Amino acid sequence: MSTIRDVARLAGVSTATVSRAINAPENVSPQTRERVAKAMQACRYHYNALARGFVTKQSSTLGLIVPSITNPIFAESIRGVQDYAHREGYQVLLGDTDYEYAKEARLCGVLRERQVEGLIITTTRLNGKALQDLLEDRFPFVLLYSTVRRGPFSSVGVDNFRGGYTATEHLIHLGHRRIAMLAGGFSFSDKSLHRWHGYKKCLRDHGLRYDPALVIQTRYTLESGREAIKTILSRERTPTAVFCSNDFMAIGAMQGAREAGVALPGGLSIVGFDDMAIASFISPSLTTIRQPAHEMGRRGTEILLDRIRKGGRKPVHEILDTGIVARESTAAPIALRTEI
Amino acid sequence: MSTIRDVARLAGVSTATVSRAINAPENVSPQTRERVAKAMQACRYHYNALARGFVTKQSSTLGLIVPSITNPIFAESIRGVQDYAHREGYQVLLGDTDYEYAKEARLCGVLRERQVEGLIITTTRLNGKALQDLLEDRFPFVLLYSTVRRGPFSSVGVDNFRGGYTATEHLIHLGHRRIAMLAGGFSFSDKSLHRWHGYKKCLRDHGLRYDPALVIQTRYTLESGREAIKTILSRERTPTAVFCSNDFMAIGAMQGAREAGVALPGGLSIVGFDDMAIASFISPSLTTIRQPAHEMGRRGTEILLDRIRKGGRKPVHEILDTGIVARESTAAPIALRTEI
DNA sequence: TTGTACGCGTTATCAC
DNA sequence: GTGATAACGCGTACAA
Repeated sequence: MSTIRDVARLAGVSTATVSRAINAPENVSPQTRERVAKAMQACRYHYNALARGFVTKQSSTLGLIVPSITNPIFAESIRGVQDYAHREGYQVLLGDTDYEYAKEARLCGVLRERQVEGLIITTTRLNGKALQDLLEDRFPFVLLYSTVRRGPFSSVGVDNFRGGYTATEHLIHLGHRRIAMLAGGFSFSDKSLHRWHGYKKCLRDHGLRYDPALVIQTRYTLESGREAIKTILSRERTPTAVFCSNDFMAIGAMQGAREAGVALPGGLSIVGFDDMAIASFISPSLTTIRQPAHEMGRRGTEILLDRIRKGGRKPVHEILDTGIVARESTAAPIALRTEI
Repeated sequence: MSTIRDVARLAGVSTATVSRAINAPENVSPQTRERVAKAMQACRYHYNALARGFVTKQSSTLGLIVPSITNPIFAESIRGVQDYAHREGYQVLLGDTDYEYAKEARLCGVLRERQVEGLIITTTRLNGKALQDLLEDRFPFVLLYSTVRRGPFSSVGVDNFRGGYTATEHLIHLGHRRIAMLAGGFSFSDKSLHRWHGYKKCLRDHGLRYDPALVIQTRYTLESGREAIKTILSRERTPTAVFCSNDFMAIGAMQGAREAGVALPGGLSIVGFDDMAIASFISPSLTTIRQPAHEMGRRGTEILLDRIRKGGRKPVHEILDTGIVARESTAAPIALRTEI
């Protein structure tokens, strides 16, 4: 690979002039500019952005850590991050944690060694050492999807408590009294914990008893949703509705219910969380809590870049709007309907 | 940020020793090793992998270019790439093309400036200048998802012709005679073109006339699938089955058919392509051609890394197995069934 | 407008 | 086992 030195020699100018011709052409006379351009072609010269970063001390790279890229909701966020980052001349180093804190911590380290200028994290452990270290080193980072409203971490998230509350309320208004919840494990998802709190609070506000037998903590996958709902449906007093901590679980629960011979939505109403694109394309279409995934990624990147460029220590907390999208997977429970 | 120089000064050793303590501890005496470790802690020293790459001339970074990260099939491939790459000490710089060649070409340039050691590309233009340039510069890269069996490009793909043929044959065996196809635009997807050839050939082999009015080229999205099938269903002689170039289109077509009042699968059998995870969780579950997406990414990375490390110019072509997964979205056409 | 010379953080080479 | 030092490719004072 040729370097600016080769180009300089060939064009009969100094390396400084070549550098200028690339980064500030207006400071180079048209003739030399032309000569340099020709020489670059002749050398098949390729600019080395890493070398530049080495001297300017800017890697122009961001690190992005998500639980699982195969979940479309995170894929959307990634696009939000990339769209903004690319526009600002940044590239993105991406890593998955599979909801495992160990992987998250390892990734933080690896990406920092790679000199990313900042980190965007959907964390699995809000009070882990990984984030604490970043803070102590004053390393710029911002959290996604969290409900944090204060504290030292910058974050862009949604009100997960409210989301859980709204989902449950929707079911109660439809006439449901026994409402189950498939929750993401609290050990790796504070989001799920907050949604569960919202669910519990809503039950209480409406004079309904909270029944732990109706709540299962499990993984955020299609398979888990299917198995969990079967477990619940096989117990004594079955629910007429279920609130799921994400759309994968909800779609899994749909399938599980079908396999258990339960009619949808008559036999079981299902609410998801995320509103991934496919939710409106399945049958019955999925009632769910919408999250602005793309916007979350975009806005998080904006905040991070701001912090990187302008400095400053004051954490930013931003809560984006969610809302319920009522579709076909929820309806009044059968008992109630037949009374009409 | 402190450097090995700071550490060296603090530990009272040379930078060379610090470097050795990090990269080859066995060549450093236990005592000095200990002193260096202490000094690193005191400095809050963080290793700079970029600086190392600068001197070793290895970025330990790969570039990955996909059409759309929000398609789970590509997300799976990305995981395949990352899983292998990370294990080998490589990080991955990721970019989306949205099936636009201009973005693909731009990404090739940007990533090369970032000194990625190789590129993994799901291309939108097999004979474009972007790939040609890579070849002329002898820059290591490998294609994913392509059907190329020879030529100068290394690739890991599937037999798209065969996939299209198999899908069509499955429908014919069920008794279908009028089979439509929703194809990804040939201008940005050679894969789709090959699948279409397979579809046509299968029709011919079974004595069925190819009807251009039954083929629509469109985008690889849920919305496109829905609209396209509605267009086809609104025409005079409607098909009893449709083969879709990916699962998004197929699921979109399902929804479009439902909205058009067509029963599934009785009124319309649907075959997809990809077998994304959700395909077996919807109702009716989707008959589709399975692609080993994760394996494709993994294997492509393996080939690329091999090329990077061992050198060599001979292109590798690998075709992975596909296969049809028959589920509920396909059945005998109604006319035929009533004859029974 | 152009050139010279230095520095960025690390590794590799060669002495000792 | 350890140290001194020259690279790596580029940007940037500063001088011309």
